[in-house]
Formats: sequence, C-alpha cells, structure tokens
Amino acid sequence: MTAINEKGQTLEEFLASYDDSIYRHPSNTVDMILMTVSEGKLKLLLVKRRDHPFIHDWALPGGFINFNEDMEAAVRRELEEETHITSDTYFHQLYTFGNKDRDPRTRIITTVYLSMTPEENIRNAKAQDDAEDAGWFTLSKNTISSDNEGRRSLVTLDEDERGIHMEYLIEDSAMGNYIATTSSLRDTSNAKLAADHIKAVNMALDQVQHRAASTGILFNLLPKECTLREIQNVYEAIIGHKTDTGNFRRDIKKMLVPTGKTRKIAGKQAALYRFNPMYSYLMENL
Amino acid sequence: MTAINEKGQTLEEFLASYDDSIYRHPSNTVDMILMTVSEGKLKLLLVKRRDHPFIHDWALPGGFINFNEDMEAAVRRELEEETHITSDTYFHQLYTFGNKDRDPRTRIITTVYLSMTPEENIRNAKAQDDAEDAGWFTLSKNTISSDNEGRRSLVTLDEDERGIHMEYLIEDSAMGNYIATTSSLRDTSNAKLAADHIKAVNMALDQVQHRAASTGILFNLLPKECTLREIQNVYEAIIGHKTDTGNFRRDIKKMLVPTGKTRKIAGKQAALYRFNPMYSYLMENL
DNA sequence: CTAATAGTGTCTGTTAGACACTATCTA
DNA sequence: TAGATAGTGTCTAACAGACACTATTAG
Repeated sequence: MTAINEKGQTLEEFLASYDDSIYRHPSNTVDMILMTVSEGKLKLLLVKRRDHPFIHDWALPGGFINFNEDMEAAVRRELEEETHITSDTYFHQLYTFGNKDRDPRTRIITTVYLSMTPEENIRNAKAQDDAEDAGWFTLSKNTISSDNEGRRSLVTLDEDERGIHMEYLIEDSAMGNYIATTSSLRDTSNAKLAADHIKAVNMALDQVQHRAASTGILFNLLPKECTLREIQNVYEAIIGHKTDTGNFRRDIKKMLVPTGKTRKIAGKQAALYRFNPMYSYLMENL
Repeated sequence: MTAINEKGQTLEEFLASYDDSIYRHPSNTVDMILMTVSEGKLKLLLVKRRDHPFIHDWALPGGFINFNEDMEAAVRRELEEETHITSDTYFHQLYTFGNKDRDPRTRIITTVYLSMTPEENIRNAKAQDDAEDAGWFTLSKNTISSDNEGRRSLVTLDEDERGIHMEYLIEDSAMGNYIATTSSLRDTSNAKLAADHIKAVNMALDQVQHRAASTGILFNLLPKECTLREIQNVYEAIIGHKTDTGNFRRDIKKMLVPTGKTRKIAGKQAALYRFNPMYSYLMENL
C-alpha cells in the first residue's frame, strides 16, 4: 500500500500537498420532504422562512451539512429538530438539485430526502429559529389533460388553519426518448414555495404514489402492527382516491404476516398484521 | 419585492452582508456511469486512476463541478471529454454519495449520473490526463441465494483485452421496513474499483434492469430508427438472458410507431420502428 | 433446395378490476 | 333489531409465459 505516483509521492505525501482552497466551493444542504397521513390525507411539513432569501415563502425544512457530518446524519439531525423525536424515522434520498442560480446567497447544492413517519410520532412540529411558522399541508395531484404530446397536472398544497392554498401546474412532455417536466405557479395565490422546492414536492408525490402500489413504502406511515383497514386508509390517502376493499386485501396480504392478535374500534374485531419487506416486491423492483 | 427582514435589511443588503467563507466547504463532483451495448453485452466505461488517491484503481469517469457550472453542464462536459461526441447523450441523475470519509483528500460529495449512448456514438474513449488507461467492462449481476431474510448477488465486471475480472458480493437484507444493501470485494482479484463506486454501479445495474421492462430507457442505446430484433438484442444484453421473441414483439410494439421503412442484414427485410416515449409506461411509472 | 433472418398465432395459467356477498360486535 | 366495521367469494377481461408456426430473401 505504499504505491507512488508520477511525482514520486506516497499517498501521505500527496495528501499533505493537496490544497483545494484556491477554488471557490459550493455550499451543501439537505432538505427534507417529511410526509405523514392524517385524517385520511397525505400531509407535508413546510416551514415559513423568517429571513432572506425567499423571505415569508414556504420551504422544505433543511439546513447546511457540516463539513464533518455524513449527509444521513444531517438528515437525522434536521428530522429530530422538526419532529422532536429521536426514534428512527424512515427516509431515503430523492434527488439533488444544484442549478447554479437556485439560491442568491451562493452556489448551494441541496440533496432532498423523502421521509415518512406515522402521525403519532409527531410532537406538533413547531417553527425553528430560522422559521416564522410551520404547518402541515395537504398534498394532492390531479391530471387535467393527457395525450400523445404530453400531460398536464395540478399539484395543490392546502393548509386549512391558516387558509393557505398553493397550486402549481406541472407539464410533462415528450423530448426525444424521455419526458421533460416543467412547473409553474398557477394562480396569484396568497403563498408560494421557496426556490425550486415545487420540483422536489412533485417528484416526491410521483414517487410515493408509484411505490405505494408495488413496494411496502407505506408501512413507514403506520405502526409496526396494524389492521388491513388502516393500511388501506393510508394507501388511499397516498394515491388520492378510494380503491376496492376486496382486491386491496387480496393483494396486500402477500406482503404481510398475521400476528394472531386483534383489535377493535367498533363493530367486528380486526386482525393485526406485520409487514415483511422481503415478502414485498421491493426485491424485484427498484 | 422590497421585503425587509428582522434586521431591517432588504434582500440586496442581506446578500451584501452574507459571508459563508468562515465555514469549510465540501468539494462537489459528478461521476458518470456511461453504458453502452456492444456485441450483445452491457458495457460500462471505467478509467484507471493515474494519481492518488485510489491510484491504479478503476474508477467512474468524473470530475469537479466548477463553481459557476450547472451540474448537468458538468456532466455534459465530462461526457464530451470521454466520448469525444458533442451530440446530445442521454443521462439522468442516479444518486448522490456524500459519506464524510469517502475520499481522503477532503470532503467530497459526488452526484452520479447514469448515461447511455448507442455503440456507434463512441469514438474509442481514450484515457484522459487524470487516467492512465480506460476500458469498457462487461457488466453482469447474478443472484446466488435468496430467502425471506435477504438476497445475495454477484456483480462482475470483465474486460477481455486486459484480462481484468472484478467480482463484488452484494447483500440485500430486511431492516425493519426497508432493504439495506452492503457490498464487498469478493476475491483477491487483479483489480478493484475506487472509493465507493461499486455502490453506484450496483444501483445503476438494478435500475436499468428494472426500467428496461417498463420504460423506454433502452432506446437511448439504439439509433432513432431500429428493427425489433435490434431492440430485443439490447433488451437481452441489459437483463442478461434471452427472452421469448413472440412475446417481446407483442409487448414492445405498444411503445413504437412504424416508420414504413425497411432494412436488411440477411434473410428477410426488417421493418424500422421509432420509439414514442408517450406511448411507453413512463407516464404511469416513475 | 437450405440457411438465415423476420415475423405471427394460439394456448394456458395468472393477475387485476368490478361487485355482490357474509361475519362479528354494540347498542 | 339496525348500524358499523371486518372480511370473503366469484365472475371476467386483460396480460404474460411457453411454444409452435409461417414469411421472405440469398445463394
């Protein structure tokens, strides 16, 4: 392991002479799509920015990655700050946004993580010091037109307590061999999302809706043991419409193990199940 | 648009006083999974590192993102350097790797892009100044065991001219609601991949194999007009095994438009088709 | 004619959507 | 008993895998 480079340096000598301070470097942040299901609706946490830039806009919670901090550690830190829970919250990487002009402060490259937690794990996420407010927004996406040229959809974010309504037009169109997506604020609403956050929200919605059917991702929104009806309620909140109970039960059972236990809300007792990720299609799929 | 923050600053005043030079910043790079199909095999371009760190290891081609350069622009720049073509090469973002110790030089956060190009577009990719060699490696992945606990697979990278063989063991196992993946160099081979590049290679293989069946991604490996047999050859190279011709033709035609033209290699003339991305399942899927 | 490539037809088991039905518990 | 929740059974159309078959061209 004492290989030498063309300048005759060992690795240690090379590293000692390595200096990248002559270059200006981007800043790196993590942002967080934090989803939960509450009252049969898919919800997203947004914080209202207290300072420039994008002052008073609603933004994804997030922050800078410390130089000596793993990206996942930064996500966990942000999650704990927002949800006040230290237990493991599920998240996975969604996308990295790095357009050079996406933030007026400096070059900021942000990696967005999609995280989910059961409603009961959230202790009233409250505004942090960099936010003047925080709220859970109901998320939905509806196709308004679709043909061989492309598809147009509407992504809406609603917060009832504060009466906030945001509406973005998403256009997917054929570009050679792939689909290009653009998004634009639709009406002169009373609020808007900061920076390019609508892109992340739209990607997250698409991904969650797609994976809800083929992977066990929705179990991150449920307690470890749950009834078939609870699973179906979460599924319907994600996809945005009702689905057939018989068919849903027939199919979801392939991913479940009965616990033998039961629980009752009203009427008949309901059997409790546990999710086994290896039984799901996760292995075959992505 | 002259909103004022709590310090009484306008956006302009805020930006003038903004200074993040007191923090040490990570470096940001893009790396590239460049795939093509040649002689019925899925190939990946790797370059052999000329300098520390990971000297003499095989690595994904890539480089630093300039401070004033969009990430996609950096990818295009790297692609042109490697393939010597300026025409549009397809690519999409795969994943961002940012563990704090992944590179001994400094904190380096790299975003990996998956790109594909038809074989005829490659002008003999040659080693750049930071590489002492470059080669196209045949990629394959085989499951060696699978049960309710997890799955073990082997990813192999082979280069015949130089007689290079690399073999990595990939282990997927159930962790709560999701699947954790680990990878390890399997045998004491004559070569290995730099840094954490095997993770990116494995993710890329999984993603391409999965998407080959449900999206039109493989058309990025083909000329604009092609025969059904050419499409099937590329498909089989990606998934790594033969498939039924009748069934494949029946299904792939849903994404295609006949051009009316024909072409002949030997035997019967073959009809030429063109891919229409909107006919594919891309819209419904991810 | 044969060899080589291109392309079709059909059977069958599995799956997905639609929908009508039964079961258990409380008040 | 009614009302609420839990859970089942069945029909059918669409789809996917297996596989046998026909078509066109060169020499």
